[in-house]
Amino acid sequence: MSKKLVLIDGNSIAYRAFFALPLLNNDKGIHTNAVYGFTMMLMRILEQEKPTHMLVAFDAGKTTFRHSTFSEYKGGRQKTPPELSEQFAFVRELLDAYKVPRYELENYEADDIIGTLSVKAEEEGFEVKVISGDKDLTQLATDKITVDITKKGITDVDSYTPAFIEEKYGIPAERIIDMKGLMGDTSDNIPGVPGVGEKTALKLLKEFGTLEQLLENTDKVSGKKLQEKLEEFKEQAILSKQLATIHKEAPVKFALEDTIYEGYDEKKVYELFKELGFNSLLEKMDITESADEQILEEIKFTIVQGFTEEVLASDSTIIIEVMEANYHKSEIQGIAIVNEHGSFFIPTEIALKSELFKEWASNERNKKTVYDGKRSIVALGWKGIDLNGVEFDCLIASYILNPALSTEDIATIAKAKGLNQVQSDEIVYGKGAKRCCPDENILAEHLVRKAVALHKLKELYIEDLKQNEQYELFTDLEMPLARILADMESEGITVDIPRLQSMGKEIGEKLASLEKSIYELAGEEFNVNSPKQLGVILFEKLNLPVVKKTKTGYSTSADILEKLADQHPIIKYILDYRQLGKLQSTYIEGLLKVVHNDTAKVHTIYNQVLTQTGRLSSTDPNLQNIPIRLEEGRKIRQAFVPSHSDWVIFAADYSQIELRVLAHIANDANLIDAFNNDLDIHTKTAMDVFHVKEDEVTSNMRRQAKAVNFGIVYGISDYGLSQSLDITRKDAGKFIARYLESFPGVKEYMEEIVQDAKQKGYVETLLHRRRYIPEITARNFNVRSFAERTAMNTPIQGSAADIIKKAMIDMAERLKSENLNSKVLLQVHDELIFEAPRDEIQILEKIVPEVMENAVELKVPLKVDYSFGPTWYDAK
DNA sequence: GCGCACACGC
DNA sequence: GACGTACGTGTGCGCC
Repeated sequence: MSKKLVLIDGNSIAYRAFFALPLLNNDKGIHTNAVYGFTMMLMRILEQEKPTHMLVAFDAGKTTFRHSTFSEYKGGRQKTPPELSEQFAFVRELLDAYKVPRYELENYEADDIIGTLSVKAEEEGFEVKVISGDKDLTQLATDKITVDITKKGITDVDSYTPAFIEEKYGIPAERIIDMKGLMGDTSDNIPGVPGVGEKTALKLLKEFGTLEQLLENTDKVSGKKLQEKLEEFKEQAILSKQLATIHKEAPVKFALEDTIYEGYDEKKVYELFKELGFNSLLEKMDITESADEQILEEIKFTIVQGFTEEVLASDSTIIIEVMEANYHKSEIQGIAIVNEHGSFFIPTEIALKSELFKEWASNERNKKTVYDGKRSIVALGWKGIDLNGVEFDCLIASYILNPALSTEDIATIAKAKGLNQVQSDEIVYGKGAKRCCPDENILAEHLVRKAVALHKLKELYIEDLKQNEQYELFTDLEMPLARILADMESEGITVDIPRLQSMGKEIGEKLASLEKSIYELAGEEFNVNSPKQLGVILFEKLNLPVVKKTKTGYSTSADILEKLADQHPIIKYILDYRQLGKLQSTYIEGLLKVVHNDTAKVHTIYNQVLTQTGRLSSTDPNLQNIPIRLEEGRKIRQAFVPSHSDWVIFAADYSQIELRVLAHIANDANLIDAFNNDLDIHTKTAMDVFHVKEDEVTSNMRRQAKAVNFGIVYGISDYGLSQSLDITRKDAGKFIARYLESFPGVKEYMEEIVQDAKQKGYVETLLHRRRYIPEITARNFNVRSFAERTAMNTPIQGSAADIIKKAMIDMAERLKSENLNSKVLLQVHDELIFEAPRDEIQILEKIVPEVMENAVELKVPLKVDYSFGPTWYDAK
């Protein structure tokens, strides 16, 4: 393999980094900009150059051999700013963590070390790369030695090769020093010849070759004045050349084999980055705490081939391992149980066959601690085993304590609590295509380690939950909800497959015809689904005006295309094509792909521990974004039907739940009054914002007021509002201001919650759900503004999420106590979708609004609308 | 395999 | 006044 040596001019790069970046500092007030820039440069080099050898050279002390020939060398230099000097220690630490050798030599500059080593390396057949911010180094360039000089910032460089130098200066690389001798260097206080700058120097060297040849032939130089100067400062020019010449035979006591680069020390890099607050770099490197330093102590456990009372104790921690992301009808790889009697691994088939296990699992009195209990409940459910008594779910506890923390696997949450005797699933199972189930003994140990960690985590979490006043949220809301979600997921919702197929056929035909029209209007065939190709057709071939560009090209999003609709007939076809294409690929084909063919049902998976606000999310398929706004899309809902003939789909949704929550928490008299009188809130908002009477509210005013309310609920900025209303940001800002004047209680709330968040570092919902917002103190306007909107919005959206979750729990109880067969199948943020036998409709009409409206008591009534019909489409 | 642009819902 | 702006999931494209 070819050898590649990278030599870095440490002082120079640190200087460049320091002046290129703003004066960043970490949480302890230590300045970090030079180290940060240095790190960025180092990371780029390692990635792009992939060196086999590396060295960073530093200047040693204040005086060098150059001072003995010219005492004023580097005189008059500005003192290194203290903000920079203090960072050199960290730069050295950084290099040690990266295991990059560093070197300095008494009496010599970094340049000389680099020069000496680069020549040595070249002789031994290395490819050499020199990195500096100082153009002096370019004199080293040869066919094998490239010199990178930082241009702008720290990572943007010019590569000086002999060819590049020839082209740039018109002289060979080895004449750079002659140029310096003539023109001098103010930064190093090298005098040169007064009156000679770069241009004159180059002109002279092109004519005479070297400095020496020039000085011997000064009489031939054109221009009397120049002749005189050259004569007068002959010796000074020679001296200057000497000073500028890099010493290539410095007594470097550092052999090339000592510069071998073997990779960085992950642990040290992690710790240093943590200390310096380089969180973005940590993420970029994808390294976690002591990833390669994990020392697993031996662990004792028993592989059981049969069950005993010891294994099946109450208060056990249990892992039911399902490796696949989608746990419906998936294999269970193995089971681990940890309790006061010990640690056990149970092969899946033994457990599934065992009546003892079945009984123990289903018995409510046997309390279980788990991680992602919903996954276990559903997976076991498919195998005919009912898992009850799930008392403590560490995944949920971790999410409640801090929804921002990654809840990827047990190792992640365990490490956050200082437990390091468990490996990450990714390490044990692999990732991507290589992911697979390991041998039983490896699996057994992994699962037992996970269970042991959970066992310990439970105690730690209970303490934290109580401390945060979140224990009730955990035990009374999220834990019971997990069971309800498990039941909803297992139940699934029936899909009318033939209906979807016929819709697909119809849409397919329309798409084909639209495609044909588009090709005709474009005058050629292209991929309409490719924004890139579409952009070329619209903005280059058809010459439509470019309204907006994206990072990668022209924007072709719907709102932009709509602005162009009257400019060319192709636009309308493209918009229709997009709309139908989305229906076809996502909702027809996508849905058909995930229907279980034997039952014609889809079983979504709700993620209960993902969103920062407390909402659920839905995947595989996502049943929370089935079309409704446009009629063509809405028809997709005709394919969602009850699982029994003559049953109905019953849908109930909260009316304006977020704004009601806002009225409550902001305690705004005007808003409370509006809801107490059951006013149309958008009309009411329009009346107040536009100062008009009810009968003067135009549909446009109401539309704008609705957008403002939307903005309040979702925490969008004036910019966001301006985009949705297609008005200027200034006007959008005025709307918001007028809104806040009309609802002074809301205004006060918005101000207080931001202060509150600043002081406490987090905001809370009605039921004590937390969201930490550290960015609220950021100095960057954007980051801080976003944090402020988050602070305002999260209690609103999060409390609404709390309320519907509470309603789901109350609903499950009520359906049970009323002995009903109706079932809740889906939750879509503010609505619940049921399937119900016809003879239960009447009672649902009574109890569903009752339960939902009384989930919590606010200063305003909660209002629920409901509807039912033979399909989801009809429940409108 | 991944990031981007786009589009759907609340 | 900068800067890039609610949260999710899924799809196809185009690059590596």
